[in-house]
Amino acid sequence: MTEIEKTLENHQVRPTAMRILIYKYLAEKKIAVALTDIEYAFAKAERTTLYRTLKTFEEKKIVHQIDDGTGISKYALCESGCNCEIEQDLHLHFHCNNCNETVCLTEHKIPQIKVPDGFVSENVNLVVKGICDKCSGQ
Amino acid sequence: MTEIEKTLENHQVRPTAMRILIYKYLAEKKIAVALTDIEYAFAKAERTTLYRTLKTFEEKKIVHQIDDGTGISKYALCESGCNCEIEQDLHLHFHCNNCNETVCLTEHKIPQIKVPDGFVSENVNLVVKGICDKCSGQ
DNA sequence: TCAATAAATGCACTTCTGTTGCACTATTAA
DNA sequence: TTAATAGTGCAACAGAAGTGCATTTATTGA
Ligand SMILES: [Mn+2]
Ligand SMILES: [Mn+2]
Ligand SMILES: [Zn+2]
Ligand SMILES: [Zn+2]
Repeated sequence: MTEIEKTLENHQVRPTAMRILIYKYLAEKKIAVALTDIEYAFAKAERTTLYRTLKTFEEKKIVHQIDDGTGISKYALCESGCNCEIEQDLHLHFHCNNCNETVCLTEHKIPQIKVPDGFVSENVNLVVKGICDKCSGQ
Repeated sequence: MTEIEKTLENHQVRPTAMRILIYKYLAEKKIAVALTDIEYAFAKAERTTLYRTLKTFEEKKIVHQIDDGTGISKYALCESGCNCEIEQDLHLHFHCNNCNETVCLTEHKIPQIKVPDGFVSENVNLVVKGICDKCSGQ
């Protein structure tokens, strides 16, 4: 059994051929991907299958969904060491206005945010937009 | 000429009947509104007109668009004193998981966010999700 | 004042993303 | 081997956003 198969099973996800392929795809990409990206990459596969695979992965904490403000949901593998099962990994996300790519900045945690009295914070989404390292020529 | 008409003209927006009504609606609502909300409120009006009014308001810095993670764009009037024309007013937004309403927390500015070397930050979106003051029973 | 021009609105469509229902197939466990 | 369960493929739908074009309304300046 491969590493990927083990990982999937550890998350109570049956390692079907399609799921292994999608996992591989996500692992190779260093950026967050949209459903459409996966559709392009696996032109032969059904969109619904890819969609439901992502949903299953999300539910089983294999990936996390990213709302980068483009209106299109992106997904990225959770860190191998993260404890998403227990609490959300509140790292920030960066969206490049030039190349349109979104990346997880897993090292950069979201600072504690104060909210007014009466408000209860359960979850924080922080997206920085600008120019990514590849596009800034650095 | 009313206050609203003056405000619109100050932003180079011709104060048509529809625009004045929409401005009033936005001013009375204390929460961020979606296009659909305005559609309900002005059932007789054309969606396209409402849509383009919001786009015009946004372009002319009368409202700012809010991405609260629901996938539906919300809009709220800019603060009268804000200088959106020059730089974005980086206050945070709160989305209530209970009543589904989104509010501007204009008093709560977004802290400076560090990004890795090579990345250039141009813009920050910070959304806190949880229970709002009305729903928390406080 | 009135015609020419520009701006705003109304209507009909389209695109894109996300989502669901249902039948069929493969896998698993009894 | 068979019944139950899980996964996949196909078709269709919903909602939001956006566009093209004709028509109406407002503005301008001859
Ligand atoms: Mn991430
Ligand atoms: Mn706001
Ligand atoms: Zn880039
Ligand atoms: Zn609430």
